[in-house]
Amino acid sequence: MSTSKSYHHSDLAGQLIKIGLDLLREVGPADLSLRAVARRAGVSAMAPYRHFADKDALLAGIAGHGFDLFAKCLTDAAARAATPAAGLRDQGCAYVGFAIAEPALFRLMFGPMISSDPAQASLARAGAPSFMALERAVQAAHPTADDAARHIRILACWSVAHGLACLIVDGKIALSPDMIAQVIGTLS
Amino acid sequence: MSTSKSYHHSDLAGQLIKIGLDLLREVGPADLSLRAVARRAGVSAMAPYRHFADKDALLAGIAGHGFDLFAKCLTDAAARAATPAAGLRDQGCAYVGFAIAEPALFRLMFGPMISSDPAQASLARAGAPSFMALERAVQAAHPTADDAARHIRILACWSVAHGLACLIVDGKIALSPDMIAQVIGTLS
DNA sequence: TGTACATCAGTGAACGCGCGTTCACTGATGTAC
DNA sequence: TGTACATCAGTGAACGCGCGTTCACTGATGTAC
Repeated sequence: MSTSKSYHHSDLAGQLIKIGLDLLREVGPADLSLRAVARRAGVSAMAPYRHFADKDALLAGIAGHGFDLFAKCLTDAAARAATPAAGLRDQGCAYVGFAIAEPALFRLMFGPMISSDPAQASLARAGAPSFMALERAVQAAHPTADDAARHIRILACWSVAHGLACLIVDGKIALSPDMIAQVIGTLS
Repeated sequence: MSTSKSYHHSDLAGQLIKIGLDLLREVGPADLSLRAVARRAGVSAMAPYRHFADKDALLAGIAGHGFDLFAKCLTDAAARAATPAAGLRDQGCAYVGFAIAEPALFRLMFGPMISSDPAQASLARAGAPSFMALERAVQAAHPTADDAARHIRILACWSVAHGLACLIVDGKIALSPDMIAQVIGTLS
């Protein structure tokens, strides 16, 4: 584990994901290129291919990292709240807040930019913990509901939060945090 | 108004929008190119520039046509229902149904593909009637609510429908029409 | 009714661009004996 | 402890691609006199 600037990188894969995320924030998902990521990493255009099968694999890596942040964000929001009902509501607000804070990343995670089959599969795996955080929050807030009703409720909560997030991120509406909480609260 | 195949098109602008929509359905918003639209219209790559300032303007034209169809779809759904409450619910289902039937068009209408200022402005104008159809349906179903409460309700209804539509279109979940109706119904 | 001419709506060749990816390669590293 | 050699992790030049857009142009149309 040397710290010298050797020919070999110690963790190019991790660096590329980190730099890719920075670049994604600057230019958006549509204009993010493999070459630009390599360029900023100070490495040849071909170097990323040592660590990622293709561009989609790098994108899936970035999105996967995004889902890690996202799951933590959702879990923390629910945990901080005083009651399960407040936890569910706060989690919804956190969902929308994440999208507003990270619009490009949010689009990459949920949008159609990642298309190859293996990349999509790894993306689905990365998204599971976030979905489970949502499931837990609904379960805690509605412990007596039967499975079918709870399933509907989960989807409804997810939909309001996701819809609000998309509409805001895509510039269709602009809402204050207070308004967001009220809209999210409609379902609680 | 001759029908001869003359040098001059009678309505190239309309043709380009129609063909652009076809092509959009086939290849998706990311891969839709001006040249491909011109090619299929049997016209040179430069011809569209007689009718549209640039690619974004054509995209806005296509999306605008999409919003016409969308507004009609929403209005009809609400009008067909027996009661205002059913109208609101059916309209939500129609919203999601439209997205499922026209995923590429839906993405173009609501996504970030159209970026230039003038194109975005024309897009916003084209979207107004659809939003108004939603407002009317909520107003009919909740006539006694005060303005603030109604505003929240409109946003909530919009969000559930939009979120569900996005999640389905982007392949995050797959739902039967019956399940969709149940999720939409959570808010009615 | 005929003609001159402005305008309209196309053509077709060419431009520069950055991209993802291929290829053959080379320098650095670690391990077996 | 030294050395041979496999493997790993990069380089750098080159490819073909289709794109949006520019440019100068030409054929068709319609209108004023």
